[in-house]
Amino acid sequence: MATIKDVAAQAGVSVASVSRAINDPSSVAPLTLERINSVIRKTSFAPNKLARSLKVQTSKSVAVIVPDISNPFHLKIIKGAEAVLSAAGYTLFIMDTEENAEKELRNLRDLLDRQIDGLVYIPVLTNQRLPRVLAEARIPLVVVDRSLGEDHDTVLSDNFGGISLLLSHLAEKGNRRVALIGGPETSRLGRERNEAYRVLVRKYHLEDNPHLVRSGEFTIEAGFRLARELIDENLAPEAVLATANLLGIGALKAFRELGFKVPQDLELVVFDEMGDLVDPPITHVRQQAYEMGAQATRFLLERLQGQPGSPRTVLFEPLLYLSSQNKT
Amino acid sequence: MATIKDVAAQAGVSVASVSRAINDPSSVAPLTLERINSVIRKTSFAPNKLARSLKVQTSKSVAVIVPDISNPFHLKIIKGAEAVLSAAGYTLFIMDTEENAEKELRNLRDLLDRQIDGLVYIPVLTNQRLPRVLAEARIPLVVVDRSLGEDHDTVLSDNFGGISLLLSHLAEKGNRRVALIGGPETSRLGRERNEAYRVLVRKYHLEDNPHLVRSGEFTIEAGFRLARELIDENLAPEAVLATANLLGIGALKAFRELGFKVPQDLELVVFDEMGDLVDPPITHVRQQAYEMGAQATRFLLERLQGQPGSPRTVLFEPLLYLSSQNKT
DNA sequence: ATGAAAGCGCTAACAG
DNA sequence: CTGTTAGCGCTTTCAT
Repeated sequence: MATIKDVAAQAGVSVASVSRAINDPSSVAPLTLERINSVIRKTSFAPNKLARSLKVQTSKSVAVIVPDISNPFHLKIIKGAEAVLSAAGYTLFIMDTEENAEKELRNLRDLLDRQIDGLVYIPVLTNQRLPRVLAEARIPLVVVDRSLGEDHDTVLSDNFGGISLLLSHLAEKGNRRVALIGGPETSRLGRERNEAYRVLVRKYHLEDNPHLVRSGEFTIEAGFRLARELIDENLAPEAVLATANLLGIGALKAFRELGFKVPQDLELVVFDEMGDLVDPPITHVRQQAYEMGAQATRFLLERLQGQPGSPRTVLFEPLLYLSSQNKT
Repeated sequence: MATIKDVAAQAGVSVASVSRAINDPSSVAPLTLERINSVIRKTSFAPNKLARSLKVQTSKSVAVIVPDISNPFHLKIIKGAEAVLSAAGYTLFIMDTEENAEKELRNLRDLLDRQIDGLVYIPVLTNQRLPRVLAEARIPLVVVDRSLGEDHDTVLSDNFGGISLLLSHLAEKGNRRVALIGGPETSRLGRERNEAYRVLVRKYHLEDNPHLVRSGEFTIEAGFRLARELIDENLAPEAVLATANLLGIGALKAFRELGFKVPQDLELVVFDEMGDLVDPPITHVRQQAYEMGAQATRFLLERLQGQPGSPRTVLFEPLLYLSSQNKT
């Protein structure tokens, strides 16, 4: 690889001039500039960003770290982030922690050691507060989807609002016995949605029955198992609310296996989308993932540009998508 | 951020000793080591990888650059790469080119300027050969899924074999009139699969009719449009083969909209998986994506360790997944 | 407008 | 075993 030194030598100027030619062309005489540029072209010289970053103490890069890159929700957050970031001339590094706290930590360390300027951060579930490394690093970051408290810029979905859309839809259609397949009470996200269900069941005058409430991990398996439980125990719900797409997928599989037609025999509504090939489509709320990623990144860029101010939190409203076909 | 200098000062030693304590602990006296480590802990010092990389001329990082991160096939390649890479102590940077050649070029430049050591490369469709920047960079790379010629380590799916599995399955079930919804003839991948269809139609004694052959972009829209064409023109195929998941998705949507029950009225088989929520499931072949990503990365690591030898190409056999429910 | 020189944080001879 | 020093490739005063 050619270095700035090589270019300088071949152009018969000092390295300083080459550097200027690249970073502030107007500050070098037209003729010298021409000579330098021609050498740059000839050698396909490209400045070593490591060296540059080391010198200027900023890498013009940010990372987005997500728990599960195969989750369409996270994916769209990434896409949103990527869009505003590349427009701002930053490079985006994507890291997948696979819902694994250890791996998250390793990734964080690595990113920080590589001197990223900022971070769009979707924490692994188990973390209830900012990892120590991150706190010490003191780089701008914005937390997305899973809150870590009021100390950081945060972009969230309105979970309560989302559950409300789903339940009010079911209530309007005349359902009274609506079961919940929820996430873990130990995670903030799981608890928040479950709690919303509990509160809203009353508001919409649905049957308030603890046996209708099931919770487990945010996995397909848990969704499958909890759905079976509901049926096996003869609880005969008219409708089921799953608070995450993985839970919904598992539940749908279980119902189908048990011979229930969804939604004819049993209506299923889901928080998050399940893919548009499910036929007939499932009523669900969709988080504004792309927009959330974009907004988070805008916040981040502001901080990177030195904008001060206390941490902000913004809530995005999930959007309701009705299945065209209704329960008969 | 603390630097190695700070640590040295606080521990009352030279920076060299600190460096040794980190990179070759056995080479420093136990007592000094203890003293240094304690300071490191106290200050949560972490070596600046930019500086280290600049010095040692290797960044211990590789990138995987994919055309579409929301494609499950690409996603699994990433996961496979990630697994073997992190085991080898490398950091993986994921870049999404969004099937956009310009964006790919920008990403490549950026990655190279950041001194990545190697690359797992799934080229954007339109590229028929290695981009100039990459060729000049002379870093180890392995091409996946879309061949760029015999000059590089390459990991591919056996497209011919995959199509063969699908067509022989249809033939065995007694279908004779099998239409093709294929990708663009202008892309190597599209052409290869279409050509396989043409050859194999004869082998399996299926109807050899040019009107049954349609091709377009690898998009949902194209799949939808081509499927409609087949129906609108009264070609009455007994079965349809879509050569990519996006084409399959589009076709399935079209058939459903037109009132066809799949597979009862019309069987659809697809190259690549369409998600396991499609009900009833669609017969398809699945590429060994995870394994391909892993293998590609193993090749790459070998090259990074200096293993010489001429470029290798390995072909992975797609696997057939039968829908449980058969056409009646 | 241009060059010399210092330094970003680290590693690796080399000397002792 | 430890310290001194040069240098990775670049930017940026400070002179000229």
